[in-house]
This record gives sequence, structure tokens and C-alpha cells, in this order.
Amino acid sequence: MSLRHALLGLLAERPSSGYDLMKLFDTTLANVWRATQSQVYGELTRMTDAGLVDVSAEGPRGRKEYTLRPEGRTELQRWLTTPAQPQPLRSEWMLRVFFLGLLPTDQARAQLVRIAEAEAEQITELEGLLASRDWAGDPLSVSGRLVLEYGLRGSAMKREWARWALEQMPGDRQPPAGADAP
Amino acid sequence: MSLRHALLGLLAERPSSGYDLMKLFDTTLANVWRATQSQVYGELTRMTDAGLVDVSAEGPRGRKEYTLRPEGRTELQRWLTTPAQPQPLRSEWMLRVFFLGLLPTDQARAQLVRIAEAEAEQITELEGLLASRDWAGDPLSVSGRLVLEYGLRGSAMKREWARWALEQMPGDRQPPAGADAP
DNA sequence: AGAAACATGTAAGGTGTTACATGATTCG
DNA sequence: CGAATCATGTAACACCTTACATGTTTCT
Repeated sequence: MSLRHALLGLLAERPSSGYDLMKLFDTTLANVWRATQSQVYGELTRMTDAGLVDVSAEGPRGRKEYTLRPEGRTELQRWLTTPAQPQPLRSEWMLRVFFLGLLPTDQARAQLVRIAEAEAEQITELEGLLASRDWAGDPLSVSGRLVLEYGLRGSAMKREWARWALEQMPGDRQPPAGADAP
Repeated sequence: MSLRHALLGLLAERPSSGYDLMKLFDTTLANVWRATQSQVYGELTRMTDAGLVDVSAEGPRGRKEYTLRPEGRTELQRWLTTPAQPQPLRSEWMLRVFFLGLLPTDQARAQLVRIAEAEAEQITELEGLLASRDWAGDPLSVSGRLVLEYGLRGSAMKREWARWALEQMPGDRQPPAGADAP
């Protein structure tokens, strides 16, 4: 049910339309919780039915602005203070790593190299994001900065791990200079 | 479709029944890719229909042993060598962190402390797993070791991050000894 | 004999993805 | 006026969770 809580959290900052919320998912929450357009609109309808939000204003082009109701705020607080139970873990890239042993060594190593490279790119991107704006100020900026830092540390960790993994794999030996290749 | 690939990968090692595969998910893949019983049985039927596996033997209690067919092996190789496209990211705990600014500071700090503590436990558990068996030998042990290492580094990173985050939060100042509380 | 482990399956309901469908308003 | 952006919604299909349902074999 976390899509609902993400929406409640965003609406706690300011009333917004489904379209506004969509853009927030694509930008600020892109590295935390993705949602599609049809999900957002559908969930907003259900949240209205459930009495968590209200349509507080209607604008041009059928725009509907949603506002948090007290019930919604209560639910948000409840969720934020409830300890998260561990979510079902599913990581496709780790699954691939787990089965790396089924590939010829050179192909397996190539996959690890790819992981390290992809993560280096990710670091560049996140560093750009870090430099792109001021992270002091309003509360959501502060916690946004926390999330970004986690992303940076996670990517650095993953890149280092991939390098370490390459060292563990057989076939790492450098052929001595001048050795004849078979 | 990764459940299917997980099953193909496990069957590449040795023919197994649905029940066997379930146990492998609960043990070796517990930190990589979770699956429920009804998912596994259902997917095995669909994989049989798709010609990826065969029921190679039947045993007591209706036991069916599945074996990889050449088509299945091909599909597994294809998947392993195809670069993974980034999966939709959804992290509930990060979502909670993102909205930490909506809580009073002391409650927000309590959440971060909880995260650090939970991760410390996780590290203990993974270290136990690391010590519990020999990780040299067959290919899947070697890559299993890689995955475990990733888990260990990830947990250490997360714990350190939580400590860092606590330092960033307002309200970190220690009241001087003997100071009067309001 | 009873408990634990082995073994498979179905059904209902929730959540998410992709594609389709439609139209209004603003800006150059 | 045409393109981009704003704006909302539906439908089909895939996937996952939880609970229900059933029966056998082995071990103590």
C-alpha cells in the first residue's frame, strides 16, 4: 500500500493535482518509488472514496486539486511511525550474479565489468543532482538529501564490490609480458 | 519474468521437484529473490507447457521431478548474457526516510536509530551465514559468496549511513552535563 | 498412533504495466 | 494555426499474496 502513503506524503506538503503528483514521482521520487500515470489517477480516486483526501478545487482542462483531509494526515502519521516490516526482496541483478557460475569465466567477468561501469555512470548522475541545487531549507529537502546520500554511498559500494568480485573470479591472472598466447 | 529464470537457473544445477525448489528459494535465494509456494508450482506448469522443462520422473506422494530441456538452457543463457534493464525501483524504507521531515525531530531520529539497529542485526546474521559453510568449490558456491559479500557490504553501508544521517538531523546537540531541562 | 515432513494444487483479491482513448489550453 | 504541455481516465493482461484444500510417507 505504499503508493497511497507516497501520495499522502506529497499532499502533506501542498495540495496538488494528479498531474502534479505524477511529475513529482518522475523527479523527486524517481530513485525511491516509481509510479505510473494510471496508478496515480486510480489511487487518487480510491483515496477520495476512502475519505483520505478531498477534491478541493477544479481548474481548467478538468484539473482536480486534491487536499489532505485530517483522516489522511492521521494515516500518514501512523504509517511513518510504524516500524517497517521487511519487504519481500527481489533483485534481478543479484539473481544474475548468483547464476554467474553457469557462464564461461570470460563472459561472467564481462558482466561484472558492466556492473562496475553502470554504477560509475550512476555516481556521476547522482553527483550532478547533488550539485544541482541547495539541500538546506525545507524539511523535505533535508530528507531528500539523506536519500540522495544513500544512493551515492550505495553506488560507490556496488562499484567497489564489483571490482572485488572480479578479483575473486578465476582467470584473473595477467599473462606475463611477452608470453605467447595459445 | 525473473521467477522463471530463477527456476531455470536452479534446475541447471540438478533436476528438482517443486518442493525442492521451494526450499532452495527459502534458503539459498532468501536474500535475492523470494517466491511463494503457489508461485513456484504454477510457474513450473507454465514452463512445462512452454517446453522449457520436462517432468523427468515421478516419485512417491505425487512428487514430480523437473529437468531442464535444451530450450530452457538456451533461454537461461540468453537471459544471463542480456544486459539487465534497470528495474522499477521501489523502496519502502527510503520512502519513509524521504518523509521523515513530516515527523517531530525526536521521532524522526528514533526511526534512524531503529534502522541502524536493524542493520546491525542483519550484519550479525550474514556473518553467521558466512562462517557456517565452505564457500569454495562448486560454481554456485562461488557466486553465492559474491552475493553474500554484497549483502554484508550493503548492510555495513546502510548502518554507517544511518549514523551519518543522525548527525545531519537537527537536535543532535548533547545537553551539557548538569544543564536544567525545560 | 500421532507428529512432522513431504508434496501438490486452486481461487480470490490486490497491485502494477502497457496501451489505448480523449480532449483543453498555452505559447510561439 | 500547430506543437507542446496540461490533464484525466479505462481496459487487458501479468504478477504476486494469502488462504484454502488435500493427501502421503517417514520417523519416533
